[in-house]
Parts: sequence; C-alpha cells; structure tokens
Amino acid sequence: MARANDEVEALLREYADLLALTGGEAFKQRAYEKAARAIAGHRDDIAGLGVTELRAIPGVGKSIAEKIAEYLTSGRVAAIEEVRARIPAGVRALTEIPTLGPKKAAVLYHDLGISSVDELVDAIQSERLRDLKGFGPKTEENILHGVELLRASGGRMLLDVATELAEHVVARLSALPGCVRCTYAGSLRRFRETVGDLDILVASDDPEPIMAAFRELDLVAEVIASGPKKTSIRTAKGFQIDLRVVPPDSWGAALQYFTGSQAHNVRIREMAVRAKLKLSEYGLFDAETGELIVSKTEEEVYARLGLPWIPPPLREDRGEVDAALRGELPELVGEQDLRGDLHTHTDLTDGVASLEEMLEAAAARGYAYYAVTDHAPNLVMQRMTDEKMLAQRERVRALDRAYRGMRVLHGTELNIDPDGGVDWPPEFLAGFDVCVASVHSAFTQSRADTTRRLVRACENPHVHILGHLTGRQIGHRPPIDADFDEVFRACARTGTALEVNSFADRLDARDEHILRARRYGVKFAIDSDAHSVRNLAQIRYGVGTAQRGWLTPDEVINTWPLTRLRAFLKKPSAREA
DNA sequence: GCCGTTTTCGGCCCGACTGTTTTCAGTCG
Repeated sequence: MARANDEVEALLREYADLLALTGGEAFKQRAYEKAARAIAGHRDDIAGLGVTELRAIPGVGKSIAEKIAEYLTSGRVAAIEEVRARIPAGVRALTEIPTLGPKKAAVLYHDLGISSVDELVDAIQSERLRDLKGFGPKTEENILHGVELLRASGGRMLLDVATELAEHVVARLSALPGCVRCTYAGSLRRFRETVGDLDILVASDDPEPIMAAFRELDLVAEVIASGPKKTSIRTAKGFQIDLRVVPPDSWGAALQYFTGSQAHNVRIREMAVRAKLKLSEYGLFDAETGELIVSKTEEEVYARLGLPWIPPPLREDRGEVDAALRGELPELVGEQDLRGDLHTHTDLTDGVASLEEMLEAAAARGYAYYAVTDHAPNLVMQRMTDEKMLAQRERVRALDRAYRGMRVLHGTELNIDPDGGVDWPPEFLAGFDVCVASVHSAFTQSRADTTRRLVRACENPHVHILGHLTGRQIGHRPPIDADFDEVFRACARTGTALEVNSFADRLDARDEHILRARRYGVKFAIDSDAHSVRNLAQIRYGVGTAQRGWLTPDEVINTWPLTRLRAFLKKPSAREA
C-alpha cells in the first residue's frame, strides 16, 4: 500500500488531467497539479489530517483541502467520481501517446467516441480521422509512431545507461571547433533514478554546424525535430536526446533552466516575477525595460534572486528554495568524502573478481578502509560454508597487514529470513567486523510480517547495516511492502545504518526513503555492492541518490574515520550482551 | 483553484517546434 500522500498525489493528478480533457480552465488544472506536487513532497504523512492542517500546506486551499479530507475519511471524492463517470479512463490513457495531448484526445473522444489506444489505431487505419479538423496526414503518422514507441519501451533509462550515453555525446560535441562549452543538464544532472530523455546543452555562436554534427552522430536513428536552437533525435534503442545550443553569454541561465526540475523552475520564476524580473533560458531580465541583468553563470542567476547556488540534486521543489532563503542548505555528501566501501563481493560467491583484484582496485580509489562482504549460506545458490568464510577471513587478515594506508575489514551480507532471523548464530557473527543484512527471499509477505521481519533484523546486535531496503529492481521487481517509518525508527533506536545501494537498477533506499529516515536520526552507508572491479565506480550513483536525500557527510558512516566507524559497529545491544 | 511588501481581484513561467492554417493552436519540456 502506498502512503496516503502518494495516493492523494495520484488522485489530484488524475483530476487535473480530467479537467484538461473536459476543456476546463487551464489555471484550475495547474492548481491541482501544483497541489499534487505539494502533497507528494510534503514531509509529513497526511493521513488523518483535517481541512485546517491541509490548508497549511502551500498550494492547498479550501476546495482542494476539502476534497483531500473527503478522500482521507471516506476513500472517495464525489467531484472526481463525477468527472470519471463522464470521461473513460482510456481517454486519459490516450495522452500517454507522444504528440497527443488533452485537446486532441478530447476531440477524438467527443467526435468519434474513441476511448482507448487500440480504438484510436483502428480509427486511423479505417481513415475515420480524415474529416476531423486539425488532424492532417502528418498527425496520423505521428500518432501511429507514438503508439509504436509507447508499446516498444516504457522508455526510461537507468542512471548508468543514461550517464554513459550522455558522456559519450558530450565528448563528441565538445570536440567540435565551434563548441565553447558542452554538458548535460535535465534529470540526469539531478541524479533522478531513471531518465526519460537526455538534455544536452552547448554554448556556441554558430549553432548550425553543431546541430548538423549532432544529427550525423552514429547513434541517431531518427531526427524528431531540428531548428536553429533545438534539435531532438531518437537513438536506435528508442531514447530521445534533446540538444539546445545557446549563445555563450547565456550559459548560466540556460544551464539553470534546462537542469530543472520544472517544479523548481516554477518556484524560481515566481520569485523573479515578484522582483519585477523575467527569467528565461537566455537570462534574467528587467521585466519592464527588458534589459539583461545576468546570464553568464548559474551562481549569478541565483545570487540576483537572493539565493545561494543550489546543487542540482536538491532542485525538486522539496523545500530547497526556502532552505536556501534561510541559509540552511545542507552541505551535501560528495564522492570525495567517502573513506571506504562497506558492501562488496568477490568470486568466493557471485562476484567476478578475486579478493586481491578487488582490494587492489579499492586501494587505487584511495579508500582508507574497505569491507569484503560475501554472501552467507542461506542464499543456497552461493554455496557458502563456515569453512570457506573462515578461510577467507585468514586471507583478509593477511592482506590487511600487507596494505599500507587501507584497512581491510572482513564482513558478510546476511540473508534476513521471513521471520527476521539471519544465517549464523551470534557467536559466529561476532567474528565479523561488519555485517550487512538484506532481504533476498519471500518478497510478497504481508506488510505487517515484512515490517516485523525488518525490525527484528535491526534488533540483532550483530547486524550493522540494513542492505537494499526494499529489494526492488527497477523495471523488474516491485519493492517489498512494509511500514518503513517503523523500520526507520528501529534503525535509529538500535544504531543500525540504512544502506544506500548504488546499483543503478536498485538505488535502494531511494531518495524519498532517505528524506524520511534522516528525520528519525538514522545513519546511512553508501555502498557500491560491487560484484566486479568496474562496479566500484558506480558508487557515484549512490552518492547522487544520497544527495537527493539531502545527506551530509556526518550522516554517512563511511565518511567517518575508522575509529569512529569501529565505535559505531559496536552496537549498544552488542555491548550489553 | 490558489494567493497577497502593490492586490480579497486579477493575475498565475516561458519559449521552441510542428502541423494545419493563412495567423495560430497544440504539445512538450
């Protein structure tokens, strides 16, 4: 079950979409969208709140507060049910098709009674759109193409795929003679966990050769649109890449604008309007005279609005603007703050590199300490035994003496069984320097059972880190269902760190969990979960996720000196025992 | 529908590109 906030967000978004389809006032629609964002980003659970408390949330007024309260008490909203009765869900689904928005969807429904993607395809094939005003042959073609794309992919890239693709394109464009600056912006720069399309930004006085070179890149399967300022292409795998070319003097304003998020930019632009300014991708202007004030750097743009520079991972309209105004932006943890990695594997279980190779690569990264945490025996396919684990410990101790500057810790990744127990008895567990414990089975237990299971794992005096909290695999496996607030309270109470797992298809705990957990005083471990030498570097995605969760170095145990870390790894419950 | 160091009324972020039209609406980000 989703949090009440998430349910209400979905409900308000649906209502906004339905308003658009009924041709209602655009501003009313926007008000519902804004309220949906406000509820989704609200730090407290809204379950049980009344109209008065709801109205205290910015963007929520009398009418929306009453609808939310109605939903929270009765599970339904009369006004929304009424619109639902008039507009079939399939009509809303039509707007998922790229190039087909609410206006066209409404025409299709009213004039032809089309209320599903399949019916739309049929109608086009039987030429029933030919007499519709505003629907020419090109529109038909675009719709069919859009449907194909929708069915083919689902379409979002994982962070590692997106990063590699973006870095490739940036490298190619940066090499062009007329390219003054080039970088990627958009949700990738904000480290969103998946990326819908890439936004590449170039500063140049001579756009056309840049556009031409971009259209000619090997990876381009299709040019969607191309003009003097913007070109959009699609790769063979179906990913869209947008290139914007701006004058070098507009770099800062453009980078700010194209980094988003949209919600963040709306906040910033509203501030500009109040200050009698106008902010666009070309700069910050005097609203009356049209005179350019600043545009060269992001810092200047923010500064002229009375704000410090805001790190991109924070730009989600989740309170960062208010925090910036109060001078209370967090000093975010960075990759350079990490002194070690506390969850890694070797070829003793399912890793692909030897212990020695992993240590070599870890030392090359400059780590002060490094934990080897191969799988425990209950994950039967890994064929772990007590003997193998103890033999590895001997090798780890020997190698630890051999390395200068990097201490090697011996650990394991335990399996949290359906009751919350783990693989080995306490006396064996006591021999490890660090234990990560994770769910690898029984993903579909009830919410109550899963909650109890995770809380029990935290209460184990030998469990130091709760690994990949929800077990989700983006695009493949849904998260387990638990009362995570209860779990976070248990983490804080027992001194169990919450892992931020850096695998691009995990990113678990995710940003929203981190934001909630840190309010309880939970500590975190940003881990690579590396199964290969190459995997060690993916910790950058975990760091990005931690930044989206507003984490500071002090909240992350693997930024700490080893002495402080070792003290944390002696849990209070273990000291009593 | 929301909101207020100009406002309880009258605003609400802004620009690029496409397609179908002869000056602009729709979609997207």
